[in-house]
Amino acid sequence: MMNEITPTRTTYDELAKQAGVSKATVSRVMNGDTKVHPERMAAVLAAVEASGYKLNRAARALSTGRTGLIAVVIDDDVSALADPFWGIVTSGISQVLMQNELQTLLLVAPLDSLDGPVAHYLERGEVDGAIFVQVHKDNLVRKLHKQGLPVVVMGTPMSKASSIPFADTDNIAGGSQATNHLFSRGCRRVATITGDVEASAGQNRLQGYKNAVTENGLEVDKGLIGFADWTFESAKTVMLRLLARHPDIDGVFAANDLMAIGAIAAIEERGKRVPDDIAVVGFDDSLMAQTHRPSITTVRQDIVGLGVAVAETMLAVIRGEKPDPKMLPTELVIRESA
Amino acid sequence: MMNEITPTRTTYDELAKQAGVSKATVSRVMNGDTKVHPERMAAVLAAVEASGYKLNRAARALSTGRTGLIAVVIDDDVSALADPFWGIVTSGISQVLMQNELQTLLLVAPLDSLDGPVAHYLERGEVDGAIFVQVHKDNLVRKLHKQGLPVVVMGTPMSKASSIPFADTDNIAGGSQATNHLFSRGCRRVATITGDVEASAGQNRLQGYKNAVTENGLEVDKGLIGFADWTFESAKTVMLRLLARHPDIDGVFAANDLMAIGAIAAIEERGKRVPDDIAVVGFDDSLMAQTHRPSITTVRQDIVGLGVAVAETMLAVIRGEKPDPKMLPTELVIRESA
DNA sequence: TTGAAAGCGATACCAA
DNA sequence: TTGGTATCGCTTTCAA
Repeated sequence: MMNEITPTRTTYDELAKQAGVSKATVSRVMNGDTKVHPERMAAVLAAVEASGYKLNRAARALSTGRTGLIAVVIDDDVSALADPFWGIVTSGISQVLMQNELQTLLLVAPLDSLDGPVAHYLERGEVDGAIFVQVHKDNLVRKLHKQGLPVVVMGTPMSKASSIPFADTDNIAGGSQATNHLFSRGCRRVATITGDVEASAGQNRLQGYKNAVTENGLEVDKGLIGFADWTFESAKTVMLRLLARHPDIDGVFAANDLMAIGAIAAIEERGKRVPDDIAVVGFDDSLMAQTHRPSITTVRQDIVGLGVAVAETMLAVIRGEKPDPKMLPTELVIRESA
Repeated sequence: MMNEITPTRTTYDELAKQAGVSKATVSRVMNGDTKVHPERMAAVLAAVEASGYKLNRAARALSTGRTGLIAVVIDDDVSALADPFWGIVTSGISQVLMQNELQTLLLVAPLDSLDGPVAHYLERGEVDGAIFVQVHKDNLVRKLHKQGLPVVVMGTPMSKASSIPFADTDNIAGGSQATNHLFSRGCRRVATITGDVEASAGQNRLQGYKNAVTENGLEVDKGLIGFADWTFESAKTVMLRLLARHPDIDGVFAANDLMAIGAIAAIEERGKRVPDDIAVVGFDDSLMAQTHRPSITTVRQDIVGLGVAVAETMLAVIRGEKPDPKMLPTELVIRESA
């Protein structure tokens, strides 16, 4: 019926005995209560030291209702983590949480229903907060938020008015940077290949493209927008179609690096050259952007920083604050493809 | 002092009242005890349904000493997760655990010391088990194992005799496959670029290379072994050095795809062609292997499967079994580079 | 500032 | 098979 790891676990009772104080005082010391007599405090600390005491978190959780756990929820199936983005973000989050004595509980599952297993788990109060990265439909997020669970979203909520705290890369600005770079190197017919526009990142990068087009005194031509889904294959297919319909395209902004590479594959398959005939810009500055030939001009985002920002937002929410959204800047990295 | 998510949480007491039975019976029903009268059982279940009851895991944890949490420990700093491998493995693990009502606690930190924060955390009994992926020094693992914490290692323990359960890709066989492929396509001077040989994967892939060399009736030439560390840059540097000393190299087995790409960069920089002058084989079958030009001939490993195997091994250990090590087969994927 | 004692919500023993 | 009850280890009133 008890924990088997240590044959006999030290408890407050024993510490109290050893230090000659009460359990209550031990608790006070353990929780940094300053109103404890220094000598008694020292005695308790000595007892802790001597016994190698380890706090039992389950007991504390039962008593306080707080678990010390923050869920990181990835709304997707297993394949999601194939994109290193999630791993990097998650470790950024984990790092910050750990420094604040919180642990990262990883939940990878499609959030389809309002009462799937993940939803139930989160509603049970088994975590002190939930960070959602990659949200498709945010009804679960809203529900939990309404129920009072501290919730933070990575990405920009689609429903503007929502009061749910979030942090995000400034994808709109990033999309503009990429597109403007193409214009400034002389492109006139600039197409874009979007990511999943159901996700805020996909939508906003597209918005950035549109903004840049109009800023350059042109009209947004819907024919130049190819909708894809972040994958190499989808981008290649879409690019082939764009080329067939608009042979005069001379620049492409792909919403991530993998799709930029897919676009390049299509372009070269049609016998054109990158960047001479068509310049291509990606997004992410992934490893692939560096190793591909031609290397990819791309928009770098600070992924670890994003994780950190999201985690810090969570900490603020837990402290009861109402943190402002954080937007992280992007940076254009010029290489060979544009 | 209480959980704030639901204003008033339903407890066994209330369920008992509603169902007209005792707390003890409620507990029995909740834990699937079959020796409960069907009618009472139905009554309890009805009460659960009606009240939207949610089990309080902290209370159970305090009472049973089990937390329902399994730690996945990645012995590295934040950058580790930049390699999608870890993310994929982790989600494979997470998937299996979730199906067994266990949650994944992610711990990303250098395991340098025997009493760093991670070590303390694990020793506290805050998890029911720990899965170590990527272990550099296994003294912490051994210590925890000795203390009775269920422990599983992903990878092959360096110290053979250890009784710690593990699962791994058969890296030795994979290394041989890659190397044999080079020989069978006519290469005579086959070099290798290793990963971190402090890690079992790096060591074993090298071993596979050596085995293949001798199987082909040749002597292992130490001059043909370039030690690198999984990165593009390290591989490129090492490859340049190998080429300078051994201009007759006509085949290279790189211990991962990224290094294969680094090697190709070096080879092409020296004005040679892949695969015509020098054939290159990688390992992992990552996205990059598919998108790179030339596309990379590589050894595919089942990464999700590895996560699943590791998680299932953990489940067995928790059940008190002594599971045999699992070795997952690899598969050669032939593309353009060799 | 300190201590005694009553919870927190489940489990599991012991009787019946 | 069932119920009563002690118990897990910590927190937090309430009095002193």
